Amino acid sequence: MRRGLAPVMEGARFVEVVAHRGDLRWPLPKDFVPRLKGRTVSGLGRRAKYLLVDLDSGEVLVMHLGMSGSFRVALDRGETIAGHYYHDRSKDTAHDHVVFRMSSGATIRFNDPRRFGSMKLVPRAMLDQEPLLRALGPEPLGNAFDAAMLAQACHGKNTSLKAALLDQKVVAGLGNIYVCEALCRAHLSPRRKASTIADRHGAPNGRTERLTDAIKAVLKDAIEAGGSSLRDHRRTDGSLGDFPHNFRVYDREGAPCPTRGCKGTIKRIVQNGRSTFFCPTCQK
DNA sequence: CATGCCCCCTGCACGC
DNA sequence: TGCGTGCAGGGGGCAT
Repeated sequence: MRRGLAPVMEGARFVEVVAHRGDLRWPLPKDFVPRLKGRTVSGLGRRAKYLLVDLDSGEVLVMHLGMSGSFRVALDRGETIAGHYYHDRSKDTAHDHVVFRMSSGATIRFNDPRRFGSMKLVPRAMLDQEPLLRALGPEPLGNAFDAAMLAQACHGKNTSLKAALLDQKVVAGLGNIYVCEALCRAHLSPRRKASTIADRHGAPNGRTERLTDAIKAVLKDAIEAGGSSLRDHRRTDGSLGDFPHNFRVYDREGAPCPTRGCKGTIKRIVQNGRSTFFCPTCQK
């Protein structure tokens, strides 16, 4: 999503900001619009599942899509900008809660039926103290995230490996889909106790190596495919991401296990109230 | 401190 | 066709 928005946001100014309704996950501040309008975007970043829009006012717009949020981008004239193609044609404006018109010519609509998404303005200097970001673990695609780090983070964890990977303090930015997919690729059971993937004293080993590799690989593949779209998740051009075609286990209950040589069948279980999909035969 | 459960909200698939 | 039920990608807050 960050990659989709960057060409139309970076260096652009908020020409018009409309908040159709401010009761998202948290209420928008009442001066939300004036604090954004006229501001220029000096950079667009991301931390875990949060988009970070750097403003020339010294504030950062922190945005989260929640479960059902998406950004749709349409260009006032033409459909291409900086080599990126945008042709949002979606007509379902019913849940467009916030709309940005940028000086780049882009209209960006934040659409979120369930309103679990959020927007918040934080002074740049306070970002490292921001409660939403403070406790987040390492970025899974960063160099700091490796087998040693994962082994350490899972060391002594009494919960399931699935729950541990979903915990944003262990590693930041993995959701239900990508945890299931990474565990499948690493041939590790979601039911395994998290502390058992490392050695006794929290040292890395073949398993933690496999799992870090699997996490990085699944995220890279998903980003390249344009993300995972279920129902209302969209790319910025309004199209659906292609990654679901590459799901090996998620939402594939009853399907044959895709692992080469495995004769197992994908099973669905519930852990901590969330669906887990995995192959009990090859994921140990 | 660590863990698990409930809840926020809307839409959709399913069974009757 | 219409209605009730269960379930969905996240994560804060609270009870245990």
